[in-house]
Amino acid sequence: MRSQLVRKPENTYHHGDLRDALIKAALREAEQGGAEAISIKALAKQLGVSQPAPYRHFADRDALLTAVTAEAFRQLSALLREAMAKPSKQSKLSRLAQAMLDFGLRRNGIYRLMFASRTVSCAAKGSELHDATRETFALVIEALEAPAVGFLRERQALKIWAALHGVVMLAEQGLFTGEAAHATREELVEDFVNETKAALAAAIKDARRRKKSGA
Amino acid sequence: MRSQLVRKPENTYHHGDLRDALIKAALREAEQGGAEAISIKALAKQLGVSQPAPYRHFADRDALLTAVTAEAFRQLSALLREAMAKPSKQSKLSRLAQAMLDFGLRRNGIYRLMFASRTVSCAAKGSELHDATRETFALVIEALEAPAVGFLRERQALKIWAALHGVVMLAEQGLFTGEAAHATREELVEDFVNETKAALAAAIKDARRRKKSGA
DNA sequence: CCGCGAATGTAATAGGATATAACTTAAAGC
DNA sequence: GCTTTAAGTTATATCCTATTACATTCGCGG
Repeated sequence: MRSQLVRKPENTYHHGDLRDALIKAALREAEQGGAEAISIKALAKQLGVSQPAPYRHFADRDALLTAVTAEAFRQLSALLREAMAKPSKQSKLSRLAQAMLDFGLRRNGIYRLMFASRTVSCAAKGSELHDATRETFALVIEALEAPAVGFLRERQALKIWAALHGVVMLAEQGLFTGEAAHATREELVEDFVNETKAALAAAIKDARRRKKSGA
Repeated sequence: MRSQLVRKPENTYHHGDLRDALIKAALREAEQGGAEAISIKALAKQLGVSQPAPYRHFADRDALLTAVTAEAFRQLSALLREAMAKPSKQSKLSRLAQAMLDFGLRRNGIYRLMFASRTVSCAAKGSELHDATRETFALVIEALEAPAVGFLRERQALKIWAALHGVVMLAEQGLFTGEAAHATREELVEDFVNETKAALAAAIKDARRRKKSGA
């Protein structure tokens, strides 16, 4: 998992794959300290190249952060996909939800990088980052295992995503200590999952009935 | 609302209330750009004092951010309290929820400062910031207008807070454009509010029944 | 196989931010 | 009124981003 930092070989002029190495190394830095922990200078030193070398691959720090965030979304997507594929007694949605929570807590620096900055909202349609986020969202929709009925499905996907996001953030902020500690994060997530399923089932039923009476 | 920046009077040596002025000015800076937009140096210049003067009041940048975050939570609490006090056809919870959404969107830089950094989780029990966040949470509990039944109330408060938080973050990230735009932020919030009410009512009923049969 | 252009890396440097140290001013208490 | 101390200043060290001008190597067409 933990990709070792690929230093430039001594006695060589070119690194070989500096762009990729920068993203990997930056991800590792962000793991603990979030976006603030990413320093171009420090990364260059780690990788054994001169300090301005990274600027050959990224216009500025923001551009690097954007690329890192996109990679993080792809890793999250991969994790979610894996969780959904794994056979289990639990529903797909439940597995996706718990996997999301797990990612958010284990890799909380990365998670903050992904959701807490405004990097994502600045991503233009069609950009690498934009595509990566849409794909993750598509997985949430898929996990609902519901037919496309109007916009109900997207709406429920948005809701469960928002709810999960909230639980992760509150958990990271230590809001589950004190009088609230009796509700574990996992329980709350499961609550939301069940509510989503119920709402979805009701909405679909309702839509079918309306369609029937209309026909 | 918008507190004008209180510059040090010319020809004077002391500012008078630099600590407070710094917090106010920092809040204004964060309004747009979040925590990153807060620069000790820039603030000092704005307030007409020398660049290291702020360090007389805050050990380092983090200490300033912590104080600013605490003030932001107090402002949020005030807003929520106001919304809850205002007579309306809607429920207290609904008014609180919509006020929270409004705050998160209007003052999104501040909101990110409050929830997206790890400042809050580092706040020690009993610290100014810790108290400020607990008070805001207390308002959420109050808005439920439910009797204290075990930990059910706290649990529902956590859930609605998480959900609201998620909606705000997704909204800020522009996740409500595209196919999902048909669900407005306000509608999603109202959904969560209704689900919370339903869950709360059911839980209370259930608790009473169990108590009765036990007695 | 060679030469040339594009890609990639380096050295030097400017500029901005945090933070500390040593010194100065004024306010507050006895 | 004198002293202690809180609050502010100047000077400076350190770190980081970013740019400019120069150096090296890769790869491709002739």
